[in-house]
Amino acid sequence: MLGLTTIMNRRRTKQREAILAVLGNASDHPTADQTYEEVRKQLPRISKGTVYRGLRVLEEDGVVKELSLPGTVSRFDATVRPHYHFRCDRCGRVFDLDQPVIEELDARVAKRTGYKVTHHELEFRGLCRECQWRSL
Amino acid sequence: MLGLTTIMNRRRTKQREAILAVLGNASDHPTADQTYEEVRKQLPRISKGTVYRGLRVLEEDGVVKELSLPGTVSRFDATVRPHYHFRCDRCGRVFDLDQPVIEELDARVAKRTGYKVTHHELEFRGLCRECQWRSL
DNA sequence: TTAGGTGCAAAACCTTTGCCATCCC
DNA sequence: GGGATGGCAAAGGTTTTGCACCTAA
Repeated sequence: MLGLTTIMNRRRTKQREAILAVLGNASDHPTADQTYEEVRKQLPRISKGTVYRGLRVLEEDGVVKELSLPGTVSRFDATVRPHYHFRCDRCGRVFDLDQPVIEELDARVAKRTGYKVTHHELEFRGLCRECQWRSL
Repeated sequence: MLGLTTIMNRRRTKQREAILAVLGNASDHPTADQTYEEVRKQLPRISKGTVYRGLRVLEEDGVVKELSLPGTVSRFDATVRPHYHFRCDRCGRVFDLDQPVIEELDARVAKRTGYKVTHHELEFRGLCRECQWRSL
């Protein structure tokens, strides 16, 4: 689960450049599929596989970031009361934190942006206790 | 995208109770599939569909919460510099915020938990400007 | 020349759905 | 009885992968 730095010579290709250009120009944050559709306007013969691979590569190189969470599975929580989480980047487990929720953040963002803010989700990342041993 | 409250008489069934029990006892936050495997120890004939439906129902009723993000598609961001996001619950778009990142949170959590905290992801939720009109 | 990349299609995954039998209220 | 559910299997949608053919370095 840890993003190990791959030792590999990356080649500069028009496909990956097109992907990066699309992401750079987009103000919202395109999904892989939206990126594919956009790139296709420049490179009609590009395939979905290439876009997915390209995004993955760009992310490994730190050029692009995947939002929210890696992987596609949802996780469920029986605790409904608002609280924050910690996700271990190695084992993937998610733990509850009893850190107090900072309510005033919502109002601050609302005032600055004009969005109606109902709540926020805060997730800390790193290594849990068990995985800290195993990691070195 | 907004969770409308469904008007429906919910029945109390052993399947849904088993699902809830599993979620209640788990300290990490099981995925739907992990929940299924766990429930199956009690109810070997339960189906995946029932677990998925059960989780959905429990979530609608506010008994259970789905973590992190609704939907399964990943979104990509060409801005690597740490920053927060706002996600509109109606149109699903994700916007960057220029709210300053609160660095000290990481250290605070690390001290309290013993986890090694590398960073955090903060996402505000609500309605964007456009969707506030449309919503009433 | 050659390791890394691309296209294409199939496979793998996760989640939702349709259908019909079943179970409660 | 009749609406709410469950089991099963098929369908849907997203992402990954195997493989033969390219191509940048």
